[in-house]
Amino acid sequence: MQQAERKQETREKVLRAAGAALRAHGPDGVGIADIMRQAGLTHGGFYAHFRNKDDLVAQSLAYVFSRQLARWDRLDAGLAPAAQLAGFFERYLSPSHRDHPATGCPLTTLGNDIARLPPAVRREFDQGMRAIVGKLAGLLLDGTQAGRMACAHSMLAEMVGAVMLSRAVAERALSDHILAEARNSLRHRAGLPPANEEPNHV
Amino acid sequence: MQQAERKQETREKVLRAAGAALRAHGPDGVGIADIMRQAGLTHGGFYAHFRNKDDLVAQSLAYVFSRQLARWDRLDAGLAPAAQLAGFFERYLSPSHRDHPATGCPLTTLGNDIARLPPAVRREFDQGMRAIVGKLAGLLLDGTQAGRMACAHSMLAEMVGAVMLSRAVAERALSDHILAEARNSLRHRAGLPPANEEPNHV
DNA sequence: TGTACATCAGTGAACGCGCGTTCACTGATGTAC
DNA sequence: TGTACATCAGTGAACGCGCGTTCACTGATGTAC
Repeated sequence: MQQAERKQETREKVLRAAGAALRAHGPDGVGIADIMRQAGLTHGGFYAHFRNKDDLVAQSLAYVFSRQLARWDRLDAGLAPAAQLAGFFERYLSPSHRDHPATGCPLTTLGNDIARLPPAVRREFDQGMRAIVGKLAGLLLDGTQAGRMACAHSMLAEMVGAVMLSRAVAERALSDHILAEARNSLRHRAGLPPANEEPNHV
Repeated sequence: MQQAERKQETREKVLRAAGAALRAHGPDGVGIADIMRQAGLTHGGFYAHFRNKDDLVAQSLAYVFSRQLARWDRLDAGLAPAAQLAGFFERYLSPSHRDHPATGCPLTTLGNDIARLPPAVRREFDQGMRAIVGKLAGLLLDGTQAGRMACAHSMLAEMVGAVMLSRAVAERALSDHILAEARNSLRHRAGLPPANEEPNHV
């Protein structure tokens, strides 16, 4: 059944395009026609793949989370937990992550918008968040299982908040400062040695 | 000049309606006509008060921040710094704040949307954030001025992130858990004694 | 192997709708003499 | 004090536009005999 395969490929092309556009401009900021065009198709074909726009958002969210987690696993392969943690903080709280929402973590980019969408979409968000918290908790060494989960929730909140604020703020120096402080704070909370960065002039 | 006074009153009615609607549904989720209707007016009159929709968002943001800061000052009057801090965490990270975005802190409710708006709007966001960080830093007792500011940034990021995640998540228990962990973590980081809450069953 | 038919992913025109913005107007208020 | 005029906040109809969704269609692929 080659036809089914080809349909699946098309579906993934749409999901990829949607993943980027949704993160860059939010669900209300992109149209179905835009997304289909970026996938090399016309808008009418959309409904052969998705029930409606909310369905696309939900499926795209699941797709983006799974790709992100797979990518992290690849980056972390063979590293000690402490190195994985340090890399995770460094990447998540980098100016590069801030400057490229289209390829960034959906928790930060879409958190706000998701809260206003129907439960079917929000449940996908839960799953993604649980997976990320689980991964983070698994890297923490000290404490009970419950304690590590609690700490992971708190740390993830700080990461998500810092990236969101750093994106909203207009002044670059303030934005950089927010990220730098979050990096310091998280390394400290996780028991990692302070990173040797150039001093901060803000 | 009574006429100017009355115009100012109308303007404030619009700003109040806009403040609630924007926080509840985001800038893309409300129309000018909706807001004017909630202010008891017709949509045509809008342009006697604001240049365009972005102008309204910017002015509404400034208005909401100033009202919020004034309210906090009222609530904190006469309290010791530690009590002010504890109250701040308690209020910000309460289920009630989560459940009422229309009257909540714009940092959480609008952070995501603001990042996609023009600089004029984002500069208002900067100002509000700086004011809140300054207030928070002023309540911290230990450390240098720079250290307290750094800590305040990091703490605010956690607060903002926790409320945003708690709003996006579909499952209630998970949502409550996120808030509770942030409360614990922040009290601990600020050197406050642990709150005596009922144990958490998540 | 060849032919006739069925399937269905994708096309593109069309729909109804709500949006931001414009504009001619009205009528209450304020000013000039 | 009274009258004529100017101002302008607010009205409501209208605009052009882009959106999500529908639908009749087409043409390549797969199946039946």
